[in-house]
Amino acid sequence: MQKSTPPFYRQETPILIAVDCVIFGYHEGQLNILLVKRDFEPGLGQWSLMGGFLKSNEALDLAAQRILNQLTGLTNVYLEQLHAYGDLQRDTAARVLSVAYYALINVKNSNEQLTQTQHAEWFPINNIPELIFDHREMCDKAWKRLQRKSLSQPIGFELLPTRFTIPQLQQLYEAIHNETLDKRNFRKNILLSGLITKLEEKNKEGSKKGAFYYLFNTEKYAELTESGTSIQFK
Amino acid sequence: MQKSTPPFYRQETPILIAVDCVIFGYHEGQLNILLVKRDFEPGLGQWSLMGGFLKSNEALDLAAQRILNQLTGLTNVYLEQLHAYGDLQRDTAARVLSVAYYALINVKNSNEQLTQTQHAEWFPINNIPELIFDHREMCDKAWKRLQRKSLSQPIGFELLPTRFTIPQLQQLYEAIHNETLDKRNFRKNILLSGLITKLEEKNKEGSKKGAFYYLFNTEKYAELTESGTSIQFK
DNA sequence: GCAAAAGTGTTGATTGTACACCCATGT
DNA sequence: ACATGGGTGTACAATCAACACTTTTGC
Repeated sequence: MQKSTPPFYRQETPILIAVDCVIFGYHEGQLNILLVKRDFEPGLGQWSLMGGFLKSNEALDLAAQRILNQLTGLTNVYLEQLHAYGDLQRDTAARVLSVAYYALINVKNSNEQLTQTQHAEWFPINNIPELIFDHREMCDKAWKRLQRKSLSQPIGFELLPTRFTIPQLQQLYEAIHNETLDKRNFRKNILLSGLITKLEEKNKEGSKKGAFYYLFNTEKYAELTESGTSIQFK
Repeated sequence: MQKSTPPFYRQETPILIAVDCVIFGYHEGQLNILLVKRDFEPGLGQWSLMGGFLKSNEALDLAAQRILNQLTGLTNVYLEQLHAYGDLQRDTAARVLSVAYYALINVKNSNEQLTQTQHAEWFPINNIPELIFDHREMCDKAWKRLQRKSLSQPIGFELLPTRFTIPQLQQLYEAIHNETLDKRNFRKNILLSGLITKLEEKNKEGSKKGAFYYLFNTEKYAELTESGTSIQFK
């Protein structure tokens, strides 16, 4: 499959391409990012995003999936390209261009064993340790993107289990936007949109009374996007 | 300055990186894109975006500026990264990852001689010819981005001369969003924001009565962004 | 004097925001 | 019985959207 450089591109210089993943997870009211302690040079022992190099016979998006899978064991995860970072000195060891992605995962589904063997740890988005290279910049950009996208697209649900309660959903949005929301208005909006479906069962973890479980309504969302109706979460 | 690959990266394969520019210009009520007729292989004779290869000693953003400058003679232009395209087969001749940028230029300032010697031509955004590789996808994404960004940031002004009239500005926004706007509401909003300053002189090109010239107010914009006030154009 | 574009305010509808009390249950 | 979080509705404010006539001037 691998193509050799054709005559008309012979003068050009190939460059190393990395892919780095900002992995978001949500635990108990807190929005977190998964970081790894590097066990290789350069930057051995420092915290960094999970990353790897793009292979010559590998599509870029698939490389991001591979890298995410290596750390979490997950497939079929929300994954979106963020930005390409191409400053000359960004990697202290060599010229490496990095394409950053961000992922939203449901923590319960991830493989804890894997993350442990890779020396990975969750950090609250408000309390990220010093990171290697320009990884901090990537995290900041990813958070901003998540904030913006979560207003108009239902990506928040990616961070929750299939069944969730309205208070849980609200807490998630509060964590994403780092602000408190009015529970009456929040409930009103989300229910009015028709995008969540009530179940009979209650979740009793959060309170004595218990809160009803809901499901995200994929069909309704497809219907709304097709009809071009714009949606306002939060 | 050029670094050799250090021992810990030796197993990795470098890849060719291209930079492609979606160049927007606005002429007489029409939003256009600047395309070049390729005079080299692959795709000789086909329309494509202006592009080039990233050099090993060149920062990514500067490569985009260089490529834009090669075609237009312009520097200090609004230029923003769009997306990295990394499918395996996107370039028919070799494995090339491309980072797309989009630029907003004031057509009057560009160097017509240069664009002519490069076999470049302006095409209305609604009537783009068949393009090489995935360049059409880049154009579509760039237009959507321009539409979104122009609502919350004053990037439309980049496409106009320093002095412009309100009807001109409205026409530009109509072209960007491909819809007609109410002139009373448009004028009201933009004046209320305080972001444009009226001049004494009139532009008589568009009508017998003539329309007053305005300037974009950079200080006011800085003030608003600093105070965190969100702005609604259009 | 008329065609052509510039300029100007008001009203009703919709949307967003603020706010306080009762309910169900486990201890 | 009380502490805890879940659930509910209303009123005011702000924003958005629709709409028609007068002004200026070159021909």
